[in-house]
Amino acid sequence: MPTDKGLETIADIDRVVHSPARLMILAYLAAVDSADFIFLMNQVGLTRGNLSSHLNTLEEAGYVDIQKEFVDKVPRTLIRLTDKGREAIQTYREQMRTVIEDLLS
Amino acid sequence: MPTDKGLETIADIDRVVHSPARLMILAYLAAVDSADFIFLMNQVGLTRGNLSSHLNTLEEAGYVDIQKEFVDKVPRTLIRLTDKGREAIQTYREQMRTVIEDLLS
DNA sequence: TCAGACTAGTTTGAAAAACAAACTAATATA
DNA sequence: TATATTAGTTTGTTTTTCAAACTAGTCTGA
Repeated sequence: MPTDKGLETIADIDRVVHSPARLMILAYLAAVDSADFIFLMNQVGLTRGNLSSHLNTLEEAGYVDIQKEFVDKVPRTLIRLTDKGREAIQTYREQMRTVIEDLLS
Repeated sequence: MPTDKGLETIADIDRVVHSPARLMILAYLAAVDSADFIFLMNQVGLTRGNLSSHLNTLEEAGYVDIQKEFVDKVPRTLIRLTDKGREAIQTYREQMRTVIEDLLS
Protein backbone atom coordinates (compact mmCIF):
# COMPACT_ATOMS: atom_id res chain seq x y z
CA MET A 1 0.00 0.00 0.00
CA PRO A 2 1.24 3.50 -0.70
CA THR A 3 2.60 5.25 2.30
CA ASP A 4 1.78 8.89 2.85
CA LYS A 5 5.24 9.50 1.54
CA GLY A 6 4.19 7.85 -1.71
CA LEU A 7 1.31 10.18 -2.30
CA GLU A 8 3.37 13.18 -1.29
CA THR A 9 5.90 12.15 -3.88
CA ILE A 10 3.21 12.43 -6.52
CA ALA A 11 2.13 15.84 -5.22
CA ASP A 12 5.73 17.00 -5.43
CA ILE A 13 6.28 15.95 -9.02
CA ASP A 14 7.89 18.69 -11.07
CA ARG A 15 5.16 19.76 -13.49
CA VAL A 16 7.66 21.38 -15.81
CA VAL A 17 9.24 17.98 -16.41
CA HIS A 18 6.06 15.92 -16.13
CA SER A 19 4.23 17.39 -19.11
CA PRO A 20 4.51 14.82 -21.92
CA ALA A 21 5.56 17.35 -24.54
CA ARG A 22 8.40 18.64 -22.38
CA LEU A 23 9.27 15.15 -21.24
CA MET A 24 9.91 14.30 -24.89
CA ILE A 25 12.07 17.36 -25.35
CA LEU A 26 14.07 16.58 -22.23
CA ALA A 27 14.38 12.89 -23.10
CA TYR A 28 15.81 13.83 -26.43
CA LEU A 29 18.17 16.45 -25.06
CA ALA A 30 19.36 14.09 -22.33
CA ALA A 31 20.58 11.80 -25.09
CA VAL A 32 22.09 14.19 -27.57
CA ASP A 33 23.03 17.03 -25.25
CA SER A 34 22.34 19.68 -27.84
CA ALA A 35 19.98 19.93 -30.78
CA ASP A 36 18.72 22.60 -33.10
CA PHE A 37 15.14 23.82 -33.21
CA ILE A 38 13.99 22.21 -36.41
CA PHE A 39 15.60 18.90 -35.73
CA LEU A 40 14.05 18.80 -32.28
CA MET A 41 10.70 19.72 -33.76
CA ASN A 42 10.82 16.76 -36.12
CA GLN A 43 11.99 14.39 -33.44
CA VAL A 44 9.32 15.24 -30.91
CA GLY A 45 6.52 15.90 -33.38
CA LEU A 46 5.46 19.30 -32.11
CA THR A 47 4.50 22.28 -34.22
CA ARG A 48 6.93 25.18 -34.26
CA GLY A 49 4.69 27.34 -32.10
CA ASN A 50 4.32 24.61 -29.61
CA LEU A 51 7.98 23.83 -29.41
CA SER A 52 8.75 27.52 -29.06
CA SER A 53 6.54 27.95 -26.03
CA HIS A 54 7.58 24.74 -24.35
CA LEU A 55 11.22 25.74 -24.79
CA ASN A 56 10.34 29.04 -23.21
CA THR A 57 8.91 27.26 -20.18
CA LEU A 58 12.00 25.10 -19.94
CA GLU A 59 14.29 28.09 -20.29
CA GLU A 60 12.42 30.00 -17.58
CA ALA A 61 12.85 27.02 -15.29
CA GLY A 62 16.55 27.12 -16.09
CA TYR A 63 16.50 23.61 -17.52
CA VAL A 64 17.70 24.47 -21.00
CA ASP A 65 20.04 27.01 -22.44
CA ILE A 66 19.14 28.50 -25.80
CA GLN A 67 21.76 29.97 -28.05
CA LYS A 68 21.06 31.67 -31.32
CA GLU A 69 23.78 31.85 -33.89
CA PHE A 70 24.04 32.43 -37.60
CA VAL A 71 25.33 29.70 -39.86
CA ASP A 72 25.77 30.96 -43.40
CA LYS A 73 23.45 33.86 -42.63
CA VAL A 74 20.74 31.42 -41.58
CA PRO A 75 19.67 31.71 -37.96
CA ARG A 76 20.21 28.57 -36.02
CA THR A 77 18.93 27.95 -32.53
CA LEU A 78 20.87 25.54 -30.40
CA ILE A 79 19.17 24.09 -27.38
CA ARG A 80 21.13 22.35 -24.71
CA LEU A 81 20.39 20.92 -21.32
CA THR A 82 21.78 22.82 -18.34
CA ASP A 83 23.17 21.15 -15.23
CA LYS A 84 20.00 22.20 -13.47
CA GLY A 85 17.96 20.52 -16.18
CA ARG A 86 19.98 17.36 -15.84
CA GLU A 87 19.39 17.41 -12.09
CA ALA A 88 15.68 17.95 -12.59
CA ILE A 89 15.55 14.90 -14.83
CA GLN A 90 17.36 12.81 -12.26
CA THR A 91 15.02 13.95 -9.50
CA TYR A 92 12.04 13.24 -11.70
CA ARG A 93 13.33 9.78 -12.52
CA GLU A 94 13.75 8.96 -8.87
CA GLN A 95 10.32 10.27 -7.97
CA MET A 96 8.62 8.41 -10.77
CA ARG A 97 10.44 5.25 -9.86
CA THR A 98 9.00 5.56 -6.37
CA VAL A 99 5.56 6.25 -7.80
CA ILE A 100 5.76 3.23 -10.05
CA GLU A 101 6.82 0.98 -7.22
CA ASP A 102 4.07 2.34 -4.98
CA LEU A 103 1.49 1.93 -7.68
CA LEU A 104 2.24 -1.76 -7.63
CA SER A 105 -0.79 -3.26 -6.04
CA MET B 1 19.93 7.52 -26.54
CA PRO B 2 16.16 7.37 -26.79
CA THR B 3 14.96 5.46 -29.77
CA ASP B 4 12.01 6.70 -31.79
CA LYS B 5 10.08 4.10 -29.92
CA GLY B 6 11.00 5.84 -26.68
CA LEU B 7 9.62 9.16 -27.72
CA GLU B 8 6.50 7.54 -29.13
CA THR B 9 6.00 5.90 -25.78
CA ILE B 10 5.87 9.34 -24.22
CA ALA B 11 3.42 10.59 -26.83
CA ASP B 12 1.20 7.60 -26.11
CA ILE B 13 1.03 8.13 -22.37
CA ASP B 14 -2.52 7.93 -21.05
CA ARG B 15 -3.30 11.49 -19.96
CA VAL B 16 -6.16 10.32 -17.79
CA VAL B 17 -3.68 8.41 -15.66
CA HIS B 18 -0.76 10.80 -16.03
CA SER B 19 -2.33 13.81 -14.35
CA PRO B 20 -0.81 14.02 -10.85
CA ALA B 21 -4.15 14.50 -9.10
CA ARG B 22 -5.62 11.41 -10.73
CA LEU B 23 -2.37 9.50 -10.32
CA MET B 24 -2.75 10.01 -6.58
CA ILE B 25 -6.33 8.80 -6.64
CA LEU B 26 -5.39 5.74 -8.66
CA ALA B 27 -2.35 5.02 -6.52
CA TYR B 28 -4.51 5.07 -3.46
CA LEU B 29 -7.25 2.94 -4.97
CA ALA B 30 -4.74 0.43 -6.29
CA ALA B 31 -3.73 -0.18 -2.70
CA VAL B 32 -7.05 -0.21 -0.87
CA ASP B 33 -9.32 -1.32 -3.71
CA SER B 34 -12.20 0.74 -2.46
CA ALA B 35 -12.50 3.96 -0.53
CA ASP B 36 -15.17 6.46 0.32
CA PHE B 37 -15.24 10.00 -0.97
CA ILE B 38 -14.29 11.86 2.16
CA PHE B 39 -11.54 9.50 3.12
CA LEU B 40 -10.08 9.69 -0.38
CA MET B 41 -10.32 13.46 -0.25
CA ASN B 42 -8.25 13.58 2.93
CA GLN B 43 -5.72 11.10 1.65
CA VAL B 44 -5.02 12.82 -1.63
CA GLY B 45 -5.43 16.38 -0.39
CA LEU B 46 -7.89 17.59 -2.99
CA THR B 47 -10.91 19.80 -2.39
CA ARG B 48 -14.30 18.16 -2.71
CA GLY B 49 -15.03 19.89 -6.00
CA ASN B 50 -11.76 18.83 -7.39
CA LEU B 51 -12.09 15.25 -6.32
CA SER B 52 -15.60 15.15 -7.70
CA SER B 53 -14.54 16.24 -11.16
CA HIS B 54 -11.47 14.04 -11.30
CA LEU B 55 -13.59 11.07 -10.28
CA ASN B 56 -15.93 11.98 -13.08
CA THR B 57 -13.07 11.90 -15.57
CA LEU B 58 -11.97 8.53 -14.21
CA GLU B 59 -15.49 7.17 -14.34
CA GLU B 60 -15.96 8.33 -17.93
CA ALA B 61 -12.76 6.52 -18.82
CA GLY B 62 -14.18 3.44 -17.15
CA TYR B 63 -11.32 3.29 -14.66
CA VAL B 64 -13.41 3.56 -11.51
CA ASP B 65 -16.82 2.44 -10.47
CA ILE B 66 -18.80 4.73 -8.21
CA GLN B 67 -21.53 3.44 -5.99
CA LYS B 68 -23.75 5.58 -3.84
CA GLU B 69 -25.43 4.04 -0.86
CA PHE B 70 -27.02 5.24 2.36
CA VAL B 71 -25.54 4.27 5.67
CA ASP B 72 -27.76 5.37 8.55
CA LYS B 73 -29.43 7.89 6.28
CA VAL B 74 -26.10 9.44 5.42
CA PRO B 75 -25.11 9.20 1.77
CA ARG B 76 -21.88 7.37 1.26
CA THR B 77 -20.00 7.18 -2.00
CA LEU B 78 -17.81 4.17 -2.56
CA ILE B 79 -15.19 4.36 -5.24
CA ARG B 80 -13.49 1.28 -6.52
CA LEU B 81 -11.06 0.51 -9.26
CA THR B 82 -12.40 -1.42 -12.24
CA ASP B 83 -10.46 -4.10 -14.10
CA LYS B 84 -10.01 -1.61 -16.89
CA GLY B 85 -8.57 0.86 -14.40
CA ARG B 86 -6.19 -1.74 -13.10
CA GLU B 87 -5.08 -2.49 -16.64
CA ALA B 88 -4.59 1.19 -17.36
CA ILE B 89 -2.35 1.48 -14.31
CA GLN B 90 -0.31 -1.51 -15.44
CA THR B 91 0.10 -0.10 -18.92
CA TYR B 92 1.07 3.25 -17.49
CA ARG B 93 3.63 1.67 -15.21
CA GLU B 94 5.23 -0.17 -18.10
CA GLN B 95 5.30 2.92 -20.26
CA MET B 96 6.77 5.08 -17.54
CA ARG B 97 9.36 2.45 -16.78
CA THR B 98 10.44 2.62 -20.40
CA VAL B 99 10.49 6.39 -20.27
CA ILE B 100 12.59 6.39 -17.14
CA GLU B 101 15.08 3.98 -18.62
CA ASP B 102 15.24 5.97 -21.84
CA LEU B 103 15.72 9.19 -19.96
CA LEU B 104 18.88 7.72 -18.53
CA SER B 105 21.58 9.66 -20.26
C1' DT C 1 -40.80 23.15 14.86
C1' DC C 2 -37.87 26.24 13.18
C1' DA C 3 -33.18 28.18 12.86
C1' DG C 4 -28.50 27.20 12.46
C1' DA C 5 -24.82 24.13 11.57
C1' DC C 6 -22.91 20.03 9.53
C1' DT C 7 -22.16 16.29 5.91
C1' DA C 8 -21.58 14.89 1.26
C1' DG C 9 -21.36 16.01 -2.89
C1' DT C 10 -22.22 18.67 -7.69
C1' DT C 11 -22.17 22.64 -10.58
C1' DT C 12 -20.17 26.60 -12.30
C1' DG C 13 -16.86 29.89 -13.30
C1' DA C 14 -12.05 31.50 -13.29
C1' DA C 15 -7.12 30.61 -14.01
C1' DA C 16 -3.53 28.12 -16.20
C1' DA C 17 -1.67 25.11 -19.67
C1' DA C 18 -1.47 23.20 -24.31
C1' DC C 19 -1.94 23.70 -28.92
C1' DA C 20 -2.20 25.51 -33.69
C1' DA C 21 -2.93 29.22 -36.90
C1' DA C 22 -1.36 33.53 -38.27
C1' DC C 23 2.32 36.65 -38.33
C1' DT C 24 7.37 38.44 -38.69
C1' DA C 25 11.76 38.85 -40.60
C1' DA C 26 15.34 37.46 -43.14
C1' DT C 27 17.43 35.00 -47.17
C1' DA C 28 17.31 32.54 -51.54
C1' DT C 29 15.49 31.89 -56.19
C1' DA C 30 13.36 32.52 -60.66
C1' DT D 1 10.98 42.31 -58.20
C1' DA D 2 7.66 39.03 -56.98
C1' DT D 3 7.59 34.26 -54.79
C1' DA D 4 8.98 30.84 -51.94
C1' DT D 5 11.54 29.07 -47.99
C1' DT D 6 13.56 28.96 -43.39
C1' DA D 7 13.27 29.85 -38.56
C1' DG D 8 10.97 31.31 -35.20
C1' DT D 9 7.45 34.25 -32.24
C1' DT D 10 2.97 35.99 -31.12
C1' DT D 11 -1.75 35.50 -30.58
C1' DG D 12 -5.98 33.43 -29.94
C1' DT D 13 -8.69 29.20 -29.12
C1' DT D 14 -9.45 24.93 -26.72
C1' DT D 15 -8.74 21.98 -22.91
C1' DT D 16 -7.59 21.03 -18.25
C1' DT D 17 -7.37 22.10 -13.50
C1' DC D 18 -8.92 24.01 -9.57
C1' DA D 19 -11.81 26.28 -6.08
C1' DA D 20 -15.86 28.94 -4.74
C1' DA D 21 -20.63 28.76 -4.62
C1' DC D 22 -24.60 26.03 -4.64
C1' DT D 23 -27.78 21.85 -3.57
C1' DA D 24 -29.86 18.46 -0.81
C1' DG D 25 -30.51 16.19 3.09
C1' DT D 26 -29.58 15.41 8.33
C1' DC D 27 -28.84 16.62 13.11
C1' DT D 28 -29.17 19.50 17.25
C1' DG D 29 -31.09 22.40 20.50
C1' DA D 30 -34.07 26.31 22.00
